[in-house]
Amino acid sequence: MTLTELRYIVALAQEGNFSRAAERCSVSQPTLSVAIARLEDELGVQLFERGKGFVSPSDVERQVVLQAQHALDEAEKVRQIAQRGRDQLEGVLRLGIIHTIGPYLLPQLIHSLKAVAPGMPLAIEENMTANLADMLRDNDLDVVIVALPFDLPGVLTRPLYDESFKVVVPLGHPWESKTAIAPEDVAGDEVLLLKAGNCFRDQVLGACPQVSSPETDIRLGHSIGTIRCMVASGLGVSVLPEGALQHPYSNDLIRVLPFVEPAPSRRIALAWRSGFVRPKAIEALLEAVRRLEVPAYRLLV
Amino acid sequence: MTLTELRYIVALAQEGNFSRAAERCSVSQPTLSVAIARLEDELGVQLFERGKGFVSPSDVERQVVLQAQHALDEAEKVRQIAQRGRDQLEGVLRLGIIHTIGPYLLPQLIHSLKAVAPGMPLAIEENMTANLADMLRDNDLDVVIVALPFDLPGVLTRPLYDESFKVVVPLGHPWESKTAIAPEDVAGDEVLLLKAGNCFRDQVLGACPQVSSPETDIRLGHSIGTIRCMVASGLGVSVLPEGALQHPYSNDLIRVLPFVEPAPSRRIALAWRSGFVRPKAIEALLEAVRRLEVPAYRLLV
DNA sequence: TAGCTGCTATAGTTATTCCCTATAGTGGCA
DNA sequence: TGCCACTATAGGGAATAACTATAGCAGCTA
Repeated sequence: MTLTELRYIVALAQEGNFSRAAERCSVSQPTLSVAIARLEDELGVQLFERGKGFVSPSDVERQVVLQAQHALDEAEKVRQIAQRGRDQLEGVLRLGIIHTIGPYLLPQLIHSLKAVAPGMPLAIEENMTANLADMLRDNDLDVVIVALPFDLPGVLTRPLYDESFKVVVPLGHPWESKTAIAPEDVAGDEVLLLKAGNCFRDQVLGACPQVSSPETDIRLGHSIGTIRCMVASGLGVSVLPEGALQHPYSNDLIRVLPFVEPAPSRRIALAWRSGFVRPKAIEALLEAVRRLEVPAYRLLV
Repeated sequence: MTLTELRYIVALAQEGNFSRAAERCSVSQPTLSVAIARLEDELGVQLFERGKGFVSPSDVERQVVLQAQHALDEAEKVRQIAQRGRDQLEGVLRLGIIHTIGPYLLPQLIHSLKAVAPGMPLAIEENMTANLADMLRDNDLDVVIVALPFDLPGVLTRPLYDESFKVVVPLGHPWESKTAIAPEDVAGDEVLLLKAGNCFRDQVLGACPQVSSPETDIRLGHSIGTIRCMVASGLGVSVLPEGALQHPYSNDLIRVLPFVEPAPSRRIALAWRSGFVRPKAIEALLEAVRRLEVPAYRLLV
C-alpha cells in the first residue's frame, strides 16, 4: 500500500471513472487501472465495481475510501508541519545559561533577539556549567551560554565577549579610596565566594591566587545577588563579573573597584552541537549579541 | 513522500541510530540513509542531527515524526477496514423487494439467512419494481427480489421459485364449491386489483384477460393485505399469489381456490449488478432460499 | 444484428526507482 | 596515530511503475 495508491482510490471514488480519475492524477488510465487492481489484491477486497458509467463504492468500500482520505490528510499534515519548521527562526530555542550571566545578560539579550528573530522565543535553563554540558549533549538544550573553556566532543563554541572582574567592597572599607586593586591583594577569608560548582567561583580562585577557599564556610553565596547583599552588609569583600554590576542593579551600598590592568576577566561564549539542525538560529543569537546596547562588554562577535 | 519514508523516520526517531533503524525496517543502512536524506530534501527541513551516538529529534522534528506516526496509523486503518470487508458475508446487504413478496417471504428468508450468513443483516427496501430497478442501477441497493421479466443492462438475474396464483372469494360466494377456476372466468369489475404500478396487478391482468382495469376505481387495494380484507368484506373476488396465502396468514374469512392447471404463475428471481463486489453474498442468499421450509414454493435453485 | 461508442483490462516496452554491496569520509577516543 | 562507530556516497542490478497500443466487453443505435 502506497500513498499514491490511496490517492488513486480516492480520485476514482470521486470521479467514478477510471479515465477521468487517471487524468486527475496525471497518469494514464492503464497505470491507474493496474494500481487499483494491485491495491485491491493486496487488501483482498474488491473496492470498485467495474462496468457501465458508474463506479460508486458501497459499504466497506466507501469506508476504505474515507479512511484512505484520512491517511492522505495526515500525510499532508506532515508536510505542513515540516513547512512550518523550514524557517529555522520559528519555534522555541532552548537556551542554557550559567547563573552568573543569566540574570544580567538575558533581559537585554531577549529584547535584542526579539528584533532579530521575533518568532523564536527562548526557553531558558539556568544552571551550572557541568549540568548545561550534560543537557546540551543529551539534546535537552539547543544552545548554551557559558564561560570558556568549554570543551565537549561534538560541540562548537563561539566567543561572545570578555567580561572583566571587579572588586566590590562595602562602603567605608579601607580600599574605598584606591583606584585599582591588584589580584594578589584580594586575599584572606574575608573574601566572599560562590558555592562550589559555580564556574565563576573557580574563575575567581584562578584570578586571585591568595584567596583561601575553605570547603565549608558561611561566607559562600548562593548567587551573585546574595554576594552583593553580603558585601553591602559588611560581611566581607568579593570579586564579581562586571555584567552583574551594570544598570539597573543598584550599587549604592557597595563600592565597585577595578583591578589593575590587565584586569582578570573571563570569556563568555555560545556553544552548540556541531550537528544542530538550526544553524540560522545560532546566527540570530550572535546577531542579537552584536546588537546589545551594553558598551561595557568587549564584544567579540 | 511515501509511507515507507514515514516508516523510516519513525524508526530512526525511536532507535536514534541509522543502522539499528535500518535493521528494524529490514533494509540496509545506506538505503535508510538515502531515504531520510531524500525526505528531508523534499520537506526542506533537516529532521535529524547526524553524529555521535544519539540522533534525537527536537521541536519541529519531533512533531513531524509524531505526525508521521499518525499518518502511518491511518494508513494501517485502511488495511484493517479492508480486512473487515474481506469476508463478503460480513456487513449489511441492501435488499430490495416488491410489496407483494416482502411481507410473505422475508420473515422466513431472514430466518434462513441467519443460519447461512449470521454476520450479514439485511437492510430492506420494499418498493415497486420500477423503483427497485432504479435503486439497483444507482447502487442504492445491492440486490433485489422481483418477478421476472426483469431486464436491465448490466444486471444479472437468477430464478428463485415459481409462485402460483390463486383465486380468493368471500365465504358464501357461488364459486365456493368449485374445485378449480379457469382464468377466463375471472372477469368483470367485481375483481379487486392492486393499484397501478404494482407488478402483480399487471401479472393478474396478463393471466386473466377478461378482467377489466378501470384506471380509477375504489376496487383498488394498496396491498395484498388490503385486498384480502376487501374480499373478506364481500367487496369482490381477487387473484393473489400463493405466497400471500400461506401460514401464518388466516384464511378463515375467505375461500382460496386454485386455478385449473396449468395455473397462472409468476417467476420470482434475485437480481444484482453483474459487477457487484460481493458475489458470495448472492450465493448466501441463494442458499438461504434453498433452505426455506416452505413446501408450497416450487424452488428453482 | 452489425457497427459504434465508452469503458476497463492486458501486453509489451521503457524509464524510473529502489535497494544492495562496497567503500569513503568523519569525529571521538585510546 | 590508529581504531572504532557511525553516516554518506558510488555503482550496479533488480524490481517496479510508467507509458503506448490494443484487446475485450457491454450498451446503444441504425
